[in-house]
Amino acid sequence: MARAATTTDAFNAIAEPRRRAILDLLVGGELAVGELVELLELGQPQVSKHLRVLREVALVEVRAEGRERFYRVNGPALKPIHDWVMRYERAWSDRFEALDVVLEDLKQKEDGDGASNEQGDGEGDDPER
Amino acid sequence: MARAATTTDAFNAIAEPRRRAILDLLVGGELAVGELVELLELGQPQVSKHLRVLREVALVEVRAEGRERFYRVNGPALKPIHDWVMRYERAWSDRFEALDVVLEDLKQKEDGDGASNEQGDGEGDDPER
DNA sequence: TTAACGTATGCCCATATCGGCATATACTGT
DNA sequence: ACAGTATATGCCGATATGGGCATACGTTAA
Repeated sequence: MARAATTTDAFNAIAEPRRRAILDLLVGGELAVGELVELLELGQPQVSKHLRVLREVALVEVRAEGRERFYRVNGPALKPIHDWVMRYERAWSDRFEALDVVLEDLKQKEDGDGASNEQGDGEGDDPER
Repeated sequence: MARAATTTDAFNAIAEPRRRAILDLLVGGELAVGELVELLELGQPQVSKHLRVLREVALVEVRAEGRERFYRVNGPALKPIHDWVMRYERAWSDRFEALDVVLEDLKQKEDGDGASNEQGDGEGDDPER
């Protein structure tokens, strides 16, 4: 097997920087392909191909008007990514780090009559070693 | 050119489902390679390779202990993804949609002294709190 | 109808991938 | 030193990629 297709899911689709660039332009409102071509520095066929990928994973939607096609972002398709990445928020947010400290404190006071020295390790679960 | 290297950035690294699976396991606390191999259904060399990719984009960090290597998540490396995806939150969040309605209202009242009755979409209740 | 415009598709190719397997490297215990 | 464990690396093959270019398709204007 090779790498998963870019059209597999939103994760694969947005791995390509130019596709993110397209979404970044589209977030301001819908644009026709030609406008995208001008804004990005890329050939029209390439832009069309990227748009196809984005369409296939539902990250964008199209509206035809005459011979032009206006593309717009379809936000909800990004939610899976949002949800996934949010599971890691505590890993970078100072807010959560502070919260962890507080929780740790409370826990110790609750548990700890005996208060045997605990290393600040994982939280709730009990990882072996 | 072909597709960008998986080690280009976090976006490319997490496009691979198994790498996300590894991170998902690691988020509970550090694990040795062997433990990952057991949990994932994948050969040890493959796991090591995925870990290498994750290491190269700083999504994980290693700690050697004897012949074992304990891997753990390095959250901040995910922040770029978080930041990027958050720019689109209004595109799926009801909360933001509601906010948009309010802002639209305010704008109309500001602009229009004359109170031109545009879309008088009845304010409607806002069950969302 | 014909020409021009806007967009999509097809073909080529160099490239990086991912899994499987064999093997190298590193550390530990006897 | 030697065997055994834990992990990393190298090579292979099948595959999909993304840009460049030509061209097909669909719509509008002359």
